[in-house]
Amino acid sequence: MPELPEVEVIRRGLERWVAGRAIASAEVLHPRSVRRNTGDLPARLKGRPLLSAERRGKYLWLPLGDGDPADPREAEEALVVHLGMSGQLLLTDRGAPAERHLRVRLGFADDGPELRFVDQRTFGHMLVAPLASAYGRRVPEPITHIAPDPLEEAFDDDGFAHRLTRRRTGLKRALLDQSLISGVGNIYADEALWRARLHWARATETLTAAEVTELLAQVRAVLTDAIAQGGTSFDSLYVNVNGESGYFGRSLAVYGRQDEPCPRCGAPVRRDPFMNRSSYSCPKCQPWPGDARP
DNA sequence: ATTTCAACCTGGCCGC
DNA sequence: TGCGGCCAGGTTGAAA
Repeated sequence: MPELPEVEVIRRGLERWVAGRAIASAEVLHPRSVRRNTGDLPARLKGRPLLSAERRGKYLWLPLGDGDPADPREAEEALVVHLGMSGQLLLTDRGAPAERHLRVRLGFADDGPELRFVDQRTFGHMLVAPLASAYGRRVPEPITHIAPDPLEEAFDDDGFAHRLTRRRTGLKRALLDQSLISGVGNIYADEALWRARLHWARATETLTAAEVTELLAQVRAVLTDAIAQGGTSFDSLYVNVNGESGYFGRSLAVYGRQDEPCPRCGAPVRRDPFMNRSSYSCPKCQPWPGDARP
């Protein structure tokens, strides 16, 4: 479900409503929703403050204090969350009835609203992990293989261009590879490619430096626009921590708009099968690269 | 080494 | 109303 903009909107909600609070209790209602520390997640969390809310790409983490406010050392561990396709983090009153797909609930020492992890398809997960260095930043050890996302200071434009054009694959496949550039998923890949007028199947090794520059600019533009509108909500599956939907769905140019007119030229948007999924594009603005067919 | 693809799940929607 | 088939925003690990 959520890509970078949706995760960032959630991160901001956590930063505002959860950072600084100490965990009093943790309850795991579905074993698949916890990785690695299966079974002892509650013990690892109890009594510890959540210091802040961080994000790289589609991963969220909350650095954990050690429970002693008189000894404010830099965090060595964090509670890591990946939302998968359908995960939600919701702040709810402690007495509120359990959601249908409630998987983990965290109660706080201040007796305020609790944090609930709700996940219909259970592709998402949580875990406690040590922090390690990767691409100039302290991140959870399990995500050190993830590249910085294009909104991070640490993102290296020239390095990206170099690695991208050395690949032997299609452009959209590369955009979805989180070890090359993180945060981009199916929706925003299609939207950025449309904005940059590039076809999803374009061979990466044929891209010019100018095309990569334009692509990166459009990736950043679409992610930034989406964050400003609270993310994209097709249905009730994506909401912020207060249960509210985002409005970027109405700004999508091609994604999910098969046969509707391209906002730029009016040609009917095309849908192509892509990796057991779909790619949406404009047949006129984004013509097949040369004679290549998928 | 690099690239591709099935598998992990549940539920909503569509057509018969 | 019911049932099968299809689709859904992600990542991983293993195979090619």
